[in-house]
Amino acid sequence: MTDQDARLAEANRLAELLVGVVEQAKADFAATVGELGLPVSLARAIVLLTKPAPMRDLAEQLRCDRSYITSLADQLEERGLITRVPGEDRRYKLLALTEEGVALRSRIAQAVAERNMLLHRLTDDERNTLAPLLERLHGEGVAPSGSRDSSC
Amino acid sequence: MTDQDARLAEANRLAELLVGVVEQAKADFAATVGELGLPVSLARAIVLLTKPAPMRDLAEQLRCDRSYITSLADQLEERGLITRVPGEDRRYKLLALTEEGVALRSRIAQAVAERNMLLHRLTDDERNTLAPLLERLHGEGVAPSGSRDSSC
DNA sequence: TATTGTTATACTCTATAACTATA
DNA sequence: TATAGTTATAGAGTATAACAATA
Repeated sequence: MTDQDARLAEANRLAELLVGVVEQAKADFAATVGELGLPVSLARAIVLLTKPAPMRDLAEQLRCDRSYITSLADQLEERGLITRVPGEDRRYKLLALTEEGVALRSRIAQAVAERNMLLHRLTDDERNTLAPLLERLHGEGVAPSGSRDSSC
Repeated sequence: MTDQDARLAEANRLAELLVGVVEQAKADFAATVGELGLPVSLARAIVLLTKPAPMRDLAEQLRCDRSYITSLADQLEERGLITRVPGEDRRYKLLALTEEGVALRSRIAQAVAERNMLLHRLTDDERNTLAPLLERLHGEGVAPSGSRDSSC
C-alpha cells in the first residue's frame, strides 16, 4: 500500500466515523423528543420557532417544500402547539407557538442540551480543538466534476 | 449568560456543524454515484460487496430489514451488477458482483475517495488531530433517561 | 404578474406479516 | 423448530402540480 493509498483509506475511515457519530446524535435527538411525544419533524419545527415566523421561512430553514410546512403546521395546530396568525402582508401566515408550545420548546431545548454527546464525551479543550476543524470542513460543497470552480 | 450556558450553547453549535458537515458529505456521495447512474441505496450495497455475501449479512451492515435487501438485490440484478449464487447451506443466497459490478465498484471507490472532503480540506496533521476526537464521540448511544446505565 | 399558502395526489424509502424452502 | 429469503402490503416522509387569495 502506497502512502497515498494509506491516506485515502484513513480519510475514508474518518468519513465513516463522522457519519456514525452524526447518526448516533440523530438517534439521540429522536429518542429525546420521542419521550416528549413528538416525531422528529414536528420537534425540529418547534425548535426553529423562537419567534412567530412565516411558513415560507420555515420551509427555507428546513429545506423542504412549502406544501410540507402546511402539513406540519396542521399537525402542530391539532396538538395545540402553534396558532396561525395573519401577517401584515395578508398573504403571509405566521406560525406562533402557543403557551403550551413555548413550554414544550424549552423542555426540548433543555433535554437536548443535557444529552449532547459533545458535552459528555469531550473535555472543554477537546471541543476547542474540534471546533476549527469542523469549521474548515463545513465549507461549500465539493465541486462536482465539470463544475466552474477549479480551485483545489 | 453563565459559563455553563455558554458551554451548552457552544456544544449545540458544534452539534449543528457536525450535522451540516455530514449532510454535505452525503450530498457529495449522492452526486458522485448519481453521475454513475446509481441511487444511493444501490451504491451503498455495491460498496459493501467486496466479496460474495449472504443477503442476511448485507441487511445487518445496512441496518435494514431482509425484505428490503431482496428489493435491492432485484434492482442490482436487473442492472446486471450482481448475481445470486447458492451458498453451501442452501437456505442462503450469496450476492456476488458481476464483472460489470466489480468494475463499477472500483469506479465508485475511486470517485468517492478523490472527492473526500477530509482529504481536500484538512491537512494530514489536522486529520490526525480529528481522528481521536471522533473515536471518542463514536461510543455507545447516550443513555436515554431511565436507562440501566447510571454512569455520567 | 409574482408570491403565499393550500389541496390533492404521487413517489421514495423502508418496514411488517405471512409465506416457502431448507436445516 | 428455527433460519434465509420472498411476496404483498402498508406507512412515514416528502415532493409536484394546480389552485385561491393577496400584492
